[in-house]
Amino acid sequence: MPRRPALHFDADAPQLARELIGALLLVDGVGGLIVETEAYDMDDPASHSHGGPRPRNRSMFGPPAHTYVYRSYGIHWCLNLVCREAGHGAGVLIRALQPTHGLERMRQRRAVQDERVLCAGPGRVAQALGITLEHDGLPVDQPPFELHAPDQPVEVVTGVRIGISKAVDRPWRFGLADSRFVSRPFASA
DNA sequence: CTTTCGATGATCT
DNA sequence: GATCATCGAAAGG
Repeated sequence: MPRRPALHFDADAPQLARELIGALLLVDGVGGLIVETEAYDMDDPASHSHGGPRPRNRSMFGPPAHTYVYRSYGIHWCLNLVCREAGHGAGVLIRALQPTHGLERMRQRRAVQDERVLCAGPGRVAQALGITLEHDGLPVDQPPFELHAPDQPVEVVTGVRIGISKAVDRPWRFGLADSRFVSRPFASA
């Protein structure tokens, strides 16, 4: 009997990262299905929360089911969802969506036509959804955010995280199997 | 196809 | 001064 998918924001980051695959994420009605995530935790040298609360990462130590938005490389915004409990510094980076809602709005914001690269990467997701620092620390179950668990179980694949130089071997990247909307392919079988 | 590199700003050492 | 949870354009094969 298949387990009905659910989102446990009180779970640890790898578990929530896995559960979020296939969920529908919208901001002001624009977005799509989450097809790629990564887990980060305070006991993780690659995490912004490693070393404890600081001004930038303050939201990671706030309540679960809220956002943490940060600026990446001085140019992009990236969206995380906080989990576990306040003070644990655990969260999930949203790395890619399969666009389903508001395609034209996303094309305008991104200035690209190809559906495949609209939301294929954390900076691209934030740009397509119009996410900035103003969205930092907001609850994901209230406007402008909407988050819906998958209606049915999905097949999830795992791999190592992208773009980090510490704890590079942790298999904390999760993806929807065979999705063409991920930022980079997962190693097959 | 692959690799390299500049942009751009906050954070860390 | 170096690094960074990135992207896209350019250069090379």
